Formats: sequence, C-alpha cells, structure tokens
Amino acid sequence: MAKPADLELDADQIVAAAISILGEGGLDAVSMRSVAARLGVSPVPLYSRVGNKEALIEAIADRLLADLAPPDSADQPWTAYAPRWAGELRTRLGQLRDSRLVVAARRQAYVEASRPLLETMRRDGMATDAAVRACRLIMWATVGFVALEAGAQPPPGGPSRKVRAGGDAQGVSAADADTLFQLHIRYLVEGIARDAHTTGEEQ
Amino acid sequence: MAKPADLELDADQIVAAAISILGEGGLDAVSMRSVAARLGVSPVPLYSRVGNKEALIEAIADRLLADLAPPDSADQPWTAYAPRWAGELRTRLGQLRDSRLVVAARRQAYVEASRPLLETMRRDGMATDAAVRACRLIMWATVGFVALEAGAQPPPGGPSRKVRAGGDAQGVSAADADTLFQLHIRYLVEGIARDAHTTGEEQ
DNA sequence: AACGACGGATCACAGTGTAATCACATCGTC
DNA sequence: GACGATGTGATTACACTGTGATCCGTCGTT
Repeated sequence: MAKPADLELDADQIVAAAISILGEGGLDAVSMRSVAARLGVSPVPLYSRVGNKEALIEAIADRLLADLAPPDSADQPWTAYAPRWAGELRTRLGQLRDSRLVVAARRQAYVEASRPLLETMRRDGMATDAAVRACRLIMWATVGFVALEAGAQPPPGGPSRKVRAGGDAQGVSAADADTLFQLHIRYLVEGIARDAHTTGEEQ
Repeated sequence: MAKPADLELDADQIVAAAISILGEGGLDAVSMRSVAARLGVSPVPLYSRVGNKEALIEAIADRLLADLAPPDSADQPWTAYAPRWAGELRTRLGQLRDSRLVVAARRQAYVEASRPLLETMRRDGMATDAAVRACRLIMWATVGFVALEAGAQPPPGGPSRKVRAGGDAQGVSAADADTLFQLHIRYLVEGIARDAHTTGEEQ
C-alpha cells in the first residue's frame, strides 16, 4: 500500500465532493474530471474507487436517499406514520434536484428506504404481503410525483417559458403541490387501511 | 426558400430517425451525429429543426406518448375506463425503453395524455377539480411504477448484473408486476370513487 | 539495501454537443 | 435574362466528456 499519507482518498469523500458539485451546478456539472478537480486529484483514482460514472451517480442517489429515518413511530399507527414517511421521502427526492437521479437510484435504495414503513405496518398487524404492496403503492405515487414535479422546473435559468395554453388547473403553485400531495397520500392510506381491515387484520 | 427539392427534411423525420436509432441501440446511441448520419445529413440542420439535443429527446418522448388514445369509452363508466387508460399509459411508457425518457417528457405531454380520462370522469358527473386530482393521482402512480420498473433493467448490454442481495419479495417477476400494477390501480380507483361519491356527485 | 508491487499523474483517444465559417442553389427584382 | 439577397447545408473547429495506456515515484517486504 503506497499512499502519500496526506491523501486519504475514500469513496465517501468522492461522492461527497460529487454531491457538493451537484448542489452548486446541477447534475450536468458533475463529471469525473470536475469531481477529481474538486478533490485535487486526477480522474484516474476515481475509477478504482467507484468504478464508473454510472456507479458514481448511483452512489450519489443512494447517499442522498440513505438514512431516510422517520422521526419516531412507536406510539402511532402506520396510518399516521405513512404520511410523514411519504413526506420525508418526497423531501429527500426533492433534494436530488434532478429527476435523472430519481430514476438512477438503485432499487435497493428504495427498498431500504421503505423498510421502516414496512416495519410499522407489520407491527400494526398487517400481513407481510399486503404491507409490501402498500409500501410499493405509496412509494410509486411519491416517486411519480417527484419525477413529474422535478422534471417540470428547468435547473437554472430559462427566463420565460411558454404560458400554459389549454391547461385545466395546470399551473400548480408550489404551495398547492404540498397540499395536493398530502391529500393524495391520505387517499392511498385510507384505501389501503380499508382494504386491510376487510381482508383480515389481526389488531 | 431554397431547398434542393430532393431533400425534404422535416422535424418529424428527424424524431422518426431518432426513434429508430433508439429502438436499435438504446438512448445512449441517440446522438445528434448518429441521427444526422441516419438521415444522410450533417448535424447542422438538426439545430434549425429541433434546436437542441434536449429538445430532441423531449420531442422523442412526446412523440412516443402522443395519441394515447383509449380504445372506446362511450358506454363504460370512468371506473372501468381508468384501469384501461392506466394500462395503456404504462405500455406506452414502457415502450420508451429508458426511464430517462419518462422524466424527459414535457408535462404538457402528460396533460394531453390524461385528457381523455379527465373527459370521461367529467362526463360521469365528477367535479372538474376532483377529476383533475384523480387524474394526477393515477398518473403519478403509473409514472412512478414505470420509472422504478424501467430503472431496474439495464438498457441493452451488461451481460451479468449483481443478483439481488436481501430483497424482501424484491424479485418481482414480469408477470407479477402486471397483476400488482392492476391491483394498485384498482385500489386507487376504488378510493377515488368512494370519495367522489360522499363528496357529492351529480350523476 | 534492494526489489517488487501498486497508486496516481500524464497523456492519449474516441466521441459528444454546438458554434463559426464558407460554399451554393434558389428566389425576388430590375 | 442577369444579378444581388437570402437562407440552407457541409466543413471545420473547439471545448468538453468518459475512459484506457503508459510511466514513474513511493511504499512494504525481504
């Protein structure tokens, strides 16, 4: 092992630098060269750490989605927990700042992100099968929302975009989006709860 | 207007050639140069027709999403029409073959795609406001589903990818995905219908 | 102290999006 | 019919990108 000792290059630092660049200049500014330059390094060692550029952006998405820890959930049923969980997921996905990252994230990241919600559901007596399906439902809705939401806003700067022509209630303001999202999650939770109740819940 | 008369280069032909290349080699194979070469043209005129590469892939997505016409709907209520509509949207989005295209499509394309569903809902006496929300709900769920589904499968070429490690019911087979998707859409439709009923529906 | 192995820098290469420059055919006008 | 304006496309060029090949210095080991 030959290291200059003042250069401890870790994979975590690489994705941290990449995330820093992402926050400043958007995803297009993230390149192997720019990340390497941020670290004061040539692009070469990145390939032995993260392998690929695709793997790098996967790692970025995974990092930004990691620790999707919900505040607490011990005393609340999953029907109260799920909206908070979905809101947190939405916030995290919004932090990605680019819908390309949303779809770039490995599915494993989404599975791990949904684990606490799934645990809460099972703790409340929901069948594992139904809980998995319910998690997926909420997750898909959230991801779809963010994908369409983030895809609509251009990253930095078009000064004027064409006004909506024949859109029925198309100009969703940022504030409306919040309430709409919460309303829809509530729809889902109610439906799932109703179905789980009739299908046979323990508790 | 000066045209060589044997070279009628239209924007539609450009996106058609791009879609052709997309179908053969995936989205990564679509470049301004490859599209121009397919048409036997230099890359220059593409910029006067479609302006940008970003605009080109937007046009591709729009084209593939256009004419999302539902088979027929005159004699069925929207609760029966919505699953078919969602299934058709899912099929179309799946034809994009790349989740990047899913998020690249302009929102206008999704709005127009949802118009027949919205019309059916309103025809059945649903309030416009509620219909718009219901459309969005179903659309978001569908888009999220496809985004996560398409993001999992590598476009054409990696010979072997890491096997799923610790996924709980993670290996969703292609056949299961269909039934799961339909089940979830049914959840949504039932929930929306129930809510619209209690809120005050005309018919 | 000598050696082998390995990490990083430099260079190189193919390919990308896009702007500048230039040639040329077609048009309106005299 | 001749001529300049105009716009279209080819060629060239540039600043990038991701990624591999080559080389060299530094380290742990014997």
